Amino acid sequence: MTIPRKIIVTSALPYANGPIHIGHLVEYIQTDIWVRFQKLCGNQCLYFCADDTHGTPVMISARAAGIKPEELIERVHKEHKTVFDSFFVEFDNYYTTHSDENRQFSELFFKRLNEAGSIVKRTVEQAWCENCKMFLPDRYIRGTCPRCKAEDQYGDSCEVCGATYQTTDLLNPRCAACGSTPSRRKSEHYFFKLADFEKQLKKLIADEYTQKTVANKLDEWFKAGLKDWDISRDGPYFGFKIPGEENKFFYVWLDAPIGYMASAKNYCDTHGLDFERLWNSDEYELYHFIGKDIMYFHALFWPAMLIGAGFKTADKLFIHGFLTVNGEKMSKSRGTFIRADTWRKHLDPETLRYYYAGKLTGGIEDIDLSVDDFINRTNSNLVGKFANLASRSGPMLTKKLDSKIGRLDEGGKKLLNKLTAAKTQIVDDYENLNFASVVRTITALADEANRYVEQNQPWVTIKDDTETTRTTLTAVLNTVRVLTIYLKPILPKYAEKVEKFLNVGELKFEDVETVLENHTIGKFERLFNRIDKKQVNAMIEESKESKAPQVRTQTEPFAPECTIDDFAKIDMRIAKITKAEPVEGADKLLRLQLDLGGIEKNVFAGIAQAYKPDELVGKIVVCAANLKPRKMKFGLSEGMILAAGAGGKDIFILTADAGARPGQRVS
RNA sequence: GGCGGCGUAGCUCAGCUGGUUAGAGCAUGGGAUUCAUAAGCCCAGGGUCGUUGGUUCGAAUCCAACCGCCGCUACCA
Repeated sequence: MTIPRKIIVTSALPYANGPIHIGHLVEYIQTDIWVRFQKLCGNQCLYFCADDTHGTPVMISARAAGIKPEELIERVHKEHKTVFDSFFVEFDNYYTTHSDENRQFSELFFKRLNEAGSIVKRTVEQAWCENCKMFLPDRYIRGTCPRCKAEDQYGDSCEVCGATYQTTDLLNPRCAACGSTPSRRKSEHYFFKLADFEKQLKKLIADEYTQKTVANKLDEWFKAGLKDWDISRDGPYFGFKIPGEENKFFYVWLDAPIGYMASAKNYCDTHGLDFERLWNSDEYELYHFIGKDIMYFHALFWPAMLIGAGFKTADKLFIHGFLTVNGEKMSKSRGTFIRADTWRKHLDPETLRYYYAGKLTGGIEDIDLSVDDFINRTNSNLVGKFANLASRSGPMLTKKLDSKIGRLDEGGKKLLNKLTAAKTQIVDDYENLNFASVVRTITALADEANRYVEQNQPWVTIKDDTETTRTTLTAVLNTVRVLTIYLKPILPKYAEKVEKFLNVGELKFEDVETVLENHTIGKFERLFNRIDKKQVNAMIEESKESKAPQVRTQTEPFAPECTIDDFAKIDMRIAKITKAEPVEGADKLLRLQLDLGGIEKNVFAGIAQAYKPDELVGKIVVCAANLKPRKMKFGLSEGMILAAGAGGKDIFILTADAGARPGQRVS
């Protein structure tokens, strides 16, 4: 290992279909702490990430919002970046998978894998929605479970009885978007022959590519046999088109991990670095931080792709568990599905960083955010131990001793030695992602320092012995300095405040070895605020109100995109209702006579339960004027008037503002 | 169903390859202080280490079964 080390780090790419929540943040905070630690040690460490932008969900969401996917992902990208900034997650490059670099790499991977014979074509049969004009992934089909008859289940498995099945087995299948019954349609797909790489993958894992527990899990998958991986999707699909194909795209999971490289490449190009050296040589170490939910992709598919395409694989995967809140899965109804921006509105982001740090061990166990524990820990450690140490020493020195730090005596040196002696342990724990241990060590040292203050009673000595007091406070402020260095990867903002207050430059890990003597400090600034349970409750209350997005999903999804030409085919005109009468033998229909500027049309409208004939006469409405006339039981209907609503009494006719004249075209 | 992980004081967790009376932080009770964001310091109480067997001179630590919780079960992201 050369010194300084050169390290590339990635976090999993967040999906561009929704906001960042505190569960996501476990990973970004964990990674960021590690990256900051490396940088503070003087290593060159680059942290790359990006939005994962492709796939069906993004496409559907964009449709539902009535915008282009490109617009959606751009908006989400900004939101994500803002959140990361506010939590001090400092990427060297936060890019997007919808980039030229990523397209080029994706095509390169495909080409190389294809040439190496690692890709095969095979016909698969899938559900097709005629109305939405698209193939439906499992998640977009709903129906009745063939085993337990539970209704409204996904196309692959039942959430009630846990059965797994094919979408064809589902009773009453419906398209989740439009509700129509899907048909079956055959299509040719590309498959990546994962099994070809079994030997290399096994070797990789034997070489400690992952934690031990993960290796066990992977072993299970090896025993089950590695299967081919479907890497193409038929259009419409938001993603990269497969070269040489008209309507086939790379599956989002193919280009997502390639996004790590694209982000790195983009950084290299804008910073004058050689990508080939940075990404593909032994000069740089490479680590991926991921959650255990995407182990399969990062421990099997991704390294296999890299090997097959002639790239080096990562040195290690750092896998973490999920977040639970108060011991349970995050829940919208309980208000524990807390978005990052909501947290920030109510609480200091660094308190979350500190809490997570105190829980993270480098293992894959889930970590729990217990609200009471969180409040206690924040108040007791951040305020009671660290901030208190500074605030019981700094202001006294400023007020009574001209802000001047003096020299350490034997007692002070002994205390400081205790703190610096912990450096090896702390560095080791940081390196091994055992941040919980780091925090335990640091808090114990802070206890030590607080005890020192107690023993030397500067508030007593200040009365008649200023220089002894100065010596005591010198020691205490030096402990503040060292503790701050240790905490800096976890609490960057806090460290910045302390640096300002101590009137020193940017502290690094090696500064632990030196002491601050004969130095004038700056003005003390409040470092942390005590948390009141009310703040947390308010945050949870607000998170419960996340009914807004649910309303959005209740809105009927938009029909497939149409062009302005399609739209222009329908000739909509302003019409005046000149006559309205009930239709004998029909209780829903009214016969309307419309004036379209001199031209009369006879229209039957199914609005009898919502409107009385009398109240309609004279109304200015909108009429689809070129609709093919339809012969009905009661006569010929020559058009259609526009209305909204669910039907029955719930119908609302569209009218025009005053000034619109019969016959005018609506556009 | 199969597989994996977890189950240690009120809470959150540490306990590496088995070895004297099982640890930490927080919370709780008591005490002495008052520089400090009612923070800090000292002392104390509190656990049959999920259950039952087994291996061993000796197990929270290894093995088996069972109970409980969680997750994975690949073309969902």
